[in-house]
Order: sequence, then structure tokens, then C-alpha cells
Amino acid sequence: MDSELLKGTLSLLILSLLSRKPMYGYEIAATVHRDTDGAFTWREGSLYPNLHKLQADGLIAGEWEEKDTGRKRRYYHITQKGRRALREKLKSWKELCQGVKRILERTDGQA
Amino acid sequence: MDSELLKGTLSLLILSLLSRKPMYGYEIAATVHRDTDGAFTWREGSLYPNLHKLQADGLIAGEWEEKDTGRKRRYYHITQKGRRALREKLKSWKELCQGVKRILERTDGQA
DNA sequence: TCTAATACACAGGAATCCTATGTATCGGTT
DNA sequence: AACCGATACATAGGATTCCTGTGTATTAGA
Repeated sequence: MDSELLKGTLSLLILSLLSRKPMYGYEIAATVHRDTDGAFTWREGSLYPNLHKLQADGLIAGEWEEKDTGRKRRYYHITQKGRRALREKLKSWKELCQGVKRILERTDGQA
Repeated sequence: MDSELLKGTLSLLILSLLSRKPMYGYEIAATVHRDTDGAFTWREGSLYPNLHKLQADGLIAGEWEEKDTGRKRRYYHITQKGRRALREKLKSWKELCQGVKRILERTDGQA
């Protein structure tokens, strides 16, 4: 997977996942890895700084939780501001796909 | 349009357009702008450096041409190496779309 | 004549993601 | 009991991409 293409989709997918239920970082990465059959393998060096930025921007909020196992995890949930940002990002993503499709369908198959 | 999402698609679309016929830089930008109803507006500061990089990597080649009008343009055409790269980029793009779709369709509509 | 559009180019900066490294806990195996 | 892989978070530094801003020059139209 060309990692350059991934840029910008990280925030979109994190917000999308958190719009369903609160999750912690490692769980988010594992979920995406599993659901894409390994096509998306987010690195910790990308994931955690991105979560911190989303929180700094007020799009998500996180709290430490200690389960009965004793392991500490930081659970994030999406905010109202985050839901608005998600709607915008979904719109941008659809525009991108449509735009790329229009250019490609004129030339695809000639590669 | 969230410019971060665009990253990586520039090379893909340039190669795709050039796979059909040789074009010059300004023509490429104008074509993309027109065909996407203005959704994609590539800046010169992105376009020309990208063309230079694609040429440096041997994926495209350019020659100066002076038309009857007297205006000089640098026409680029895709190379064999460029066609191979295009096939790879098309594959990556499809993987990206499929991966994003899988994650989104679990949560979309809840934004 | 003046302006907008055409056509190319580059320096500097912002944003994103990666590699590499570090810390610490938990569960299973030997 | 000791070890090791998986779990869980974090940060520094670097590579890459795209943008803003600026510069040069030609052409066509008002």
C-alpha cells in the first residue's frame, strides 16, 4: 500500500470508528488491520500522535480506564465537534473519490 | 477539498492522463480542473515540482515544443516504466478505496 | 496601453506519516 | 520461576508531499 495515499484518511477513519463506540488506540489499530485484511497497518508513530492531535483539536476526548485485568487503557470518544468534522471529512472523501474516478475512467485500461 | 486527502493522487492522475496522450503542465492542470468541475485545483507549486520528480524517476519524459503561435510548452509523455508505475498506483488506489469503504460502511450514517 | 490568461519555475514552510526507540504490563510456555 | 510475545502507550527525528508566495515571459483582448 502506497503510504502517501493514506494521508488524511487516518483522521477520517478514526472519527468514523469512534462515532460508533468509544475505543482505545491499540483497539482502533487492530480493528482497522483486521477489517481490511491487513491492507491497512497503522504504525504507533502515526496513530498516537494523530489521536493526540484530534484531542487537542477537540474532536475526540479520552479518559484513562483500568479494567479488572489491571491493564490501563485510554478510551477515546467522539465529541459533537468531532461529529461535525466527520461529516465534513466524509464529504471531502466522496468528492475525492468522484474526482479521481472521473479522471481515471477516461484513461483506465490503457495502462 | 481537504488537501491532505489529495496527497499521492497527483502522481496517479498525471500518469493516468499522460497514458492517453502527451500533454504539457498547464494543460494537465486545466484538464483536471475542468473535468472535476473545479473540485481539483492543482497549484503550480505542486504541479511542476511533481512533474520534475516524475521525470527524474524516469516515469515521464518531456521535450520543449514551440507551436506556430510562438509560445513554448514542455510536452510530457509517459514511459514504459511510467506505465508499470501507473498500474501499481491504480492497484494501490483501488485497495485504498476498498479499505476505507469497509471501515466506513460499518459506521457511516451515524455521523 | 493595460490587463488577464497562458506557461514555466523555485524557495520556504506546513502538515502528515514513517522508522526507531523507550517504558511497562499481561499471559502462556518451558 | 524465568522467559518471551503480545498488549498498550509515548516521543524524537526524518522523509515526503503539497501549499503559499514570488518571479519571469509571452499572448490575446479590452
